[in-house]
Amino acid sequence: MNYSKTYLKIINTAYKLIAENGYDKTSINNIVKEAGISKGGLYHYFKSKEELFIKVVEYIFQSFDFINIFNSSTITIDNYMDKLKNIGKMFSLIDAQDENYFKFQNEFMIQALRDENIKGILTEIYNEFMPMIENLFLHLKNIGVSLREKNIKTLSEKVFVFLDGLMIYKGFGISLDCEKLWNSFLEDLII
Amino acid sequence: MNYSKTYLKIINTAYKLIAENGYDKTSINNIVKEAGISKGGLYHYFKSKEELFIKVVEYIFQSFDFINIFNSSTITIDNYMDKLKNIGKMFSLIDAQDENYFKFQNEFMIQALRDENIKGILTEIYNEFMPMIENLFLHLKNIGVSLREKNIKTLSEKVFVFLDGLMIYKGFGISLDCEKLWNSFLEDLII
DNA sequence: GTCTATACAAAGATAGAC
DNA sequence: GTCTATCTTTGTATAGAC
Repeated sequence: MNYSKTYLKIINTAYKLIAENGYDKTSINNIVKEAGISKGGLYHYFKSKEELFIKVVEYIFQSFDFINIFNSSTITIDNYMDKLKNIGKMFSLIDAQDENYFKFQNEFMIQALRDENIKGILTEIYNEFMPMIENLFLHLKNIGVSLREKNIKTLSEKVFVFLDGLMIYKGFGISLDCEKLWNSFLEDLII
Repeated sequence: MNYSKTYLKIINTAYKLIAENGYDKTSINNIVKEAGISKGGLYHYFKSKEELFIKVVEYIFQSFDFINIFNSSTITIDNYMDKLKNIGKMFSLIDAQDENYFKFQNEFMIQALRDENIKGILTEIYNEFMPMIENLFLHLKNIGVSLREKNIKTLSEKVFVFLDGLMIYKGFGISLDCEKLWNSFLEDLII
């Protein structure tokens, strides 16, 4: 896509302010003031606050590569533990690259509760994400890793809940050593 | 405490509306309309919207007995697994008793991010809750339960993240079998 | 203790000039 | 494509009668 300079300035300013203060506490006035543009200018690109938020969500998530992180094609019996532990490392990596990411993600989930259009995007992401985890553990089972929980669906949901718990804490700014907790969680999964 | 009928009507209406629609989307106008009282009447009891929210939080949490759930005094080597599994049962129990509980709790955590006074209450709860989990696992270790994670602090944080992950999903209305996931999680903790 | 009426600020959104 | 000016609604909160 070919975005104009002003369009991107609005997207990035909205992203930053929503991550910092939340969707409801971020007004159109705040955004245009911070971006150094006018209200009329913003409404030229986005027909409503909701549309702007959806565009920001899409812009942010398209840059995040889930598939690569949970890709099981290169995982063998010799390297699987390292590969799994790498998932935990993404917490530090994302944090270093963009301190607002987890906060914005929390805000996105909160708004999904209250807006059907936004909930639709969350459902899409969930429907992409869940099978990736399931495939990953199915692959592990097939290459001979002994998993304590035999039911792949239960196991995947458990992993999903834990990963999301960690992400939410990151978003809340609570200082937990996510990498350490993830590694400990992983080791418990395997006999 | 001896609360007046109107006071309790306001508290309960605010609780319900905030759980359903969130703090920001719940206006004083909504509350007084739903409660069937006047705006002047509400401001007679609460000096601001923030004060009302804090009173609702305090009212709700005082009725919830954390200590009893994590009490380790009756736990022995023979009954520990059943006692631990009981913690998972609270999800269904609370749900049956009050369908708004987890939604309100999510809203409380969200607002704690944006309001220092509300964050204070969350910190208090965390500081009460964390040592209870730590004591529980210390007790288990002492009575001879073999825990895979030897570091009690890491173990407790892991449990905390998972429990909270489950609660948040409950609040989001996502249908996961929390009891099953909790049981599977528990079994992984023990050798 | 409860009400009505009102003040005041801020929100989202639009019209129309340039 | 960007601006200023303006509309309309809604929000929190207060004053003062009963």
